[in-house]
Order: sequence, then C-alpha cells, then structure tokens
Amino acid sequence: MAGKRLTLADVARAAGVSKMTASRALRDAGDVSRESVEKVQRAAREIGYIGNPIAMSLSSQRTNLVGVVVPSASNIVFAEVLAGITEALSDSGFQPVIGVTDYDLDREAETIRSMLSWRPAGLIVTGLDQPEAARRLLEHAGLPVVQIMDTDGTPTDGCVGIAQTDAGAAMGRALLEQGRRRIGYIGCDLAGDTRATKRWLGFEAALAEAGVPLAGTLVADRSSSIAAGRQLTAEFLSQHTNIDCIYYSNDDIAVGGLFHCLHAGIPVPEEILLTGFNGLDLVEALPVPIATTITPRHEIGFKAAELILAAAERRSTRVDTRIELPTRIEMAAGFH
Amino acid sequence: MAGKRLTLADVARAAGVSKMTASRALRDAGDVSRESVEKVQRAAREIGYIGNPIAMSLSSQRTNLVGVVVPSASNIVFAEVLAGITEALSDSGFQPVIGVTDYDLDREAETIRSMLSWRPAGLIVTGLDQPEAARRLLEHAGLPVVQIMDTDGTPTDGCVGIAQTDAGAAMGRALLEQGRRRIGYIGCDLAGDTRATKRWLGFEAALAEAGVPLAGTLVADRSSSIAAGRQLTAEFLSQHTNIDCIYYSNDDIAVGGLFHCLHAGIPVPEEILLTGFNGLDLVEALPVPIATTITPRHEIGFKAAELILAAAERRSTRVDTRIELPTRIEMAAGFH
DNA sequence: ATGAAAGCGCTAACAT
DNA sequence: ATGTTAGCGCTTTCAT
Repeated sequence: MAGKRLTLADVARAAGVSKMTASRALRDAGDVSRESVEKVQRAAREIGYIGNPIAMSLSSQRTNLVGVVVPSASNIVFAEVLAGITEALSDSGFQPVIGVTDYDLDREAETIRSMLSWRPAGLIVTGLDQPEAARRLLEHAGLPVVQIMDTDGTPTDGCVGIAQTDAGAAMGRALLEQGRRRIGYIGCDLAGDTRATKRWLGFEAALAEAGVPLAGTLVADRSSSIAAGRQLTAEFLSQHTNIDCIYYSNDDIAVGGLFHCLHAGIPVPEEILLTGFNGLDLVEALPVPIATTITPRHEIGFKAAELILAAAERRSTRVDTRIELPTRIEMAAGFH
Repeated sequence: MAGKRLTLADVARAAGVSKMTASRALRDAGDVSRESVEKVQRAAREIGYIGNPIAMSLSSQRTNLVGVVVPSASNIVFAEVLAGITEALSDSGFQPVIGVTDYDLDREAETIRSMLSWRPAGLIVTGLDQPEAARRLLEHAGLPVVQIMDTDGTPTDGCVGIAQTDAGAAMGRALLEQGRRRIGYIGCDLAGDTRATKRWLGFEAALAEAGVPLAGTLVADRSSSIAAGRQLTAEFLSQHTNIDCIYYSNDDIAVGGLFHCLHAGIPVPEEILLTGFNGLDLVEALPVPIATTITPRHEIGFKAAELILAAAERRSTRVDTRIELPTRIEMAAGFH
C-alpha cells in the first residue's frame, strides 16, 4: 500500500530511456521516435504512473486550470453556466476551478486573488462592475479574463453576456404592448446583483418613455428565492390595488409570486401577468403561464471557456473579444 | 505592468532577512522574532507579494486542496452540500476543488483520478457504491476519503450521510398510517443514482410488510427534473386508476407531479397525496402541501469537510468515522 | 532523436 | 532565532 509515489524517473527506468524522453513521449511533445513513444506509454501504463500536475506547473510556469468566480453555487443559473464551461473544457486538458463569493463584494476580491495565485490559464468572472480592488486585480492579472453575464459596460479584457439594460427595456415595451398599465416591480438582493439593477432601470425607462409610471416598487435586501417571491408578492398586493402586471428581478421570485396567486385564488395571467427573467426549466413546467426573458446561460459559459482556450492556445495574455448574445421574450412560458 | 512575478526572495530582500525567515514569518511557523514577523509581513504587503501555492505544494508535499466529486452541479441538492463544504472550509486555509461526473460512472473514476493527481488533503465523494475501478482508486488513495449522502454500506474510509433504505421504509409506513393504500412509485435516472434505488427498495419492502403491494411503478431512464415529473405523472395516471398516493424518487419530480395535478384539476392532497424526498426550499413554498423527507444536505457537506480538516490537522491518512444523520418526515410541506 | 544540466519557488532538515 | 543546503518532480534550454 501507499509506498512512494511513482515519478517520471520510474517510468524512464522501466522504459529504458532518459527522463527527458519519457517526459516528451508522455506529452506528445514531438521529436521522439514512434518507438520510444510506445515504449514509454506502455511502461507508464504498466507501472500505473500518474503525472504530478504540481511539478509540471511549477516547471513549465503554466497550469491547466481555468478559474471561475461566480456569486452563488446554489443558484441554478450559475450552475448552468458552469455546466457550459465544463462542457467546453472537457477533453481540452483544462480543468475549471470554482470560487463562490455569495454576493459578498469583499470576498470577491479575495477569491479572485486566491485564484490568481494558482496562475490559471485564464479567469472567468461574473459581471462587469467589480469594485475597485477586484477590478485592479483583473487588470493586472496578466492572463486572459472573461467577464460574463453582462455586456453593458467596458470589460477589463473580454466579455460574454447579454445586454441587461436592453433586456429590461424590451420586457417593459412588451408588457405595454399587452395592454398592461398598472405595473409593479419586485426585486431581491439588488446591491449584490448589478445585472438585475440594470434590467430594472431599463424596464422603468421603457415605461417612462411611454408615459407609464411604475405603479409600485418593492425591493428587499434579502437573497432571491421562491419563498421570498411569495412573501414579497403578498406584501406588495396588500399595499397596491388594481395591479395588472408585476416584473420580478428573476424567475425564482416570479414563481414565488405565482405560488402566492395560486394560493390566494388570483387568476394568472388574466388578472395579473407575472414576469420573471431567465427562462428556467422550472418556469417551462409551470401549470399556469408566466412571462419571462429567455437567456442563454449554458452558451454564455461555453463561449467564455472557448475564449480562454483560444487565448491559451495562442499563448496570449488577452482575450480582447466581446460577445453579446441575444435574448428572447416569451409571454406565456409554462406548459399549458 | 506584468513584469516578473514577485517571489519570496523579493520579500526577503525588502525585509532584510533570509528567504527562510521570510518564509517562516509569512506562515507563522514559529521560531521567528516578533520583530522579524512584522518586518516581513509589512514588506510583503508593501511590495504586493502573493505566495505561489504551486511551489509551496511541491516543496512541502502537501496541498491546501480538498477534492469534491459530485454527480451533478445543477442539482440544487449538491449545490447545498457544496455550500456546506465551502462554509466548513472557509477560514481554514483549505480550498475545495469540484469535479462533476454527470452521473456517468466512467467519468467518475476519471474524475477521481484527476483529483488525486493533485494530491489533495482529502477527498469527498458522493455515494457508497462506486464501481470497482473507482473504489480501488479510493482505497489506494493514501489520503482521507469521506463518502457522502449514504450510510447504507461499507465506506472505504469515512462516511457522512443518511440511511437511505430506512428513509424509504419510514415514508412507506407513514403513508400507510395516513390510510393510503393505492400507492404508486415514479422515479428517474435510477441507474446513476443508487441512493434513490435504495429508498425505493426500502419503501416497497415496508409496504409489502403490511401486505400492500405497489399499485404501479413508472421508472424512466432520463434525468430527474420538474418537467420529467410532470410528464411521467400524466402518463402514470393515465395507466392506473384510483391511485391515492405517489412516492417520487425526489422533490423535483414530485413538484412536476403536483404541477400536473394542478393543471388537470386533481385535488392535492385530498385525492392524491404526493411525496417527494429532500425537503427543498421549493417544496416549502408550494401553494399546496405535499409530503417529503427532510434531509440535512448542508450539514452533510459541513461535517464531511470537518472530518477532512480534522484528519489533515493530525496528519492522518484516514478519517475512519461514520456519521449517520437523522431525517424527518413532513406530511404537509408547503406554505398553506 | 536523445540526453545532461539547470532551475521553477518554495520548504524540510540540518546547521549555527 | 536565523541561515544554509538540498531537494520536491517536472520541463526548459542547450548540447550532442
């Protein structure tokens, strides 16, 4: 059991070549005879050699790591983004390393710093609006950085996301087109989520442009959840009358709102049209239709990882690419 | 910009001490005068030194990494387990490194192998029933391993979880106690999820013991989701009559079932009692009550990480601890 | 095509 | 309490 771990020297000895030849053979690093390659790879397999990425990284001054910083792991949206990243990275030899900030701005800089200390091949970070300290870290990182989810602003290096303000505005116009006029807004955790704030501002501006003021606003400093949506909706409707539409900061809260309406016997969407954001699977399965903006979560992750991969391949320290993905409004999402 | 990265030698020079003293001072490794510690830490801060964990790890032959292997990242259950792990690890100096297998048994061994190559301080792996190859890797890992979620079986080293078979049986008895007799079972993805299979077997055994056969069974080879639950329930109810209760392999599928019933106008829970597993927040917010078994997801992650930490602290290669956490049945979960 | 020497940035072990 | 000497396991560079 245990015993000392096998090293490259063991493989070299078993194959009857030098460490260098073994190293090259295992990496397909050219300039090795077919013969040697086979000998070495067979020897490695036979003795059960597993390379040591730590030593590899220290020696080569580069890692096969891609750092990913997201605000939440339990939010299905980021889980889907991560799935996209993982898919793009699979079979590339690169590994994602995930850091979670829990929407804590101080922890964000700390997390980024800690990722950078591993000198990853690239970094994927959520959002365009890091506080000063974090932004400085990204600027001086000296490696490819992709900021994701949002394209409203100036990225440090590259970005992949959607136009958040426009998305909010588009939904505002769409709701007006449906004839809704007594429109409320309910949001959670806006301090930590600048994307939601942008949508809200875009939404409000679109209504204002049509001369329709928001009929009411309820923003809670708590984290977004279905339960929060349910409670906030109950509170909101007890304070405002004749509301015919509510725009929520995301789908979770909107579904909570729907649960309140179902429980209270309020006809959805006839009396009140509920509107979320993201187009989660949950929403598509709802027994009653609500509106939402469908976002390409998986694709955002996939493309971001592709950009890092491409930069790593050409040994560049920059991505320098800006990708704005389209969104789509669905007025009656749900299974009906 | 960029330029060469600062190393320990730079700190030592700036502080006017040797590399060794600087190293010890930065790590609080004893045997350094208060004076030197301060000088070094100030120098490090001033020049903006960030340590290189790769070099540290290679030299010390140990890392601050804890490997975590889960079947799915987008499943909220594992996201909550990860949150527990992250919380236990925060401020410990250890970092989780996450690997996702997507319920693919081949990928599991590969993922474990890849985690092990980094020589983490410990490994947290989902489930007790790895296929042979993966199990061998764990046995020969030579580091603390904690298998999570399940305690029905023999762990390689330590485990933290719940008694899955018992949990299924307990729910079976509870439903009988409610007077339900025409009970169906609907499950998804049971090949990849041995825990769900154990619950099912326990459940069926409990019914059999009372002389009540399952009124029907529908198991789909697709991944678990709300949409799947909705479709499978529709299918199931079209095939079986007089069903008064359905046990689902988890909460997601049960919620899908509820959505079908709400849409079809079937009174829940009066006519049919729906039963999930986990006690997700989603379930607690539902407008109509369903039954579920509440599981300590967060705590499982937290305790597993604590075990790794404790083993690392005493420089042990084993955890050798088995923790079985209690579950609780709630017959009318939801907000009503 | 192969190998020898040097070193990546740090810490363990052993001085002093 | 501080410093010196050797590596950790690999790759880079430079010979051959």
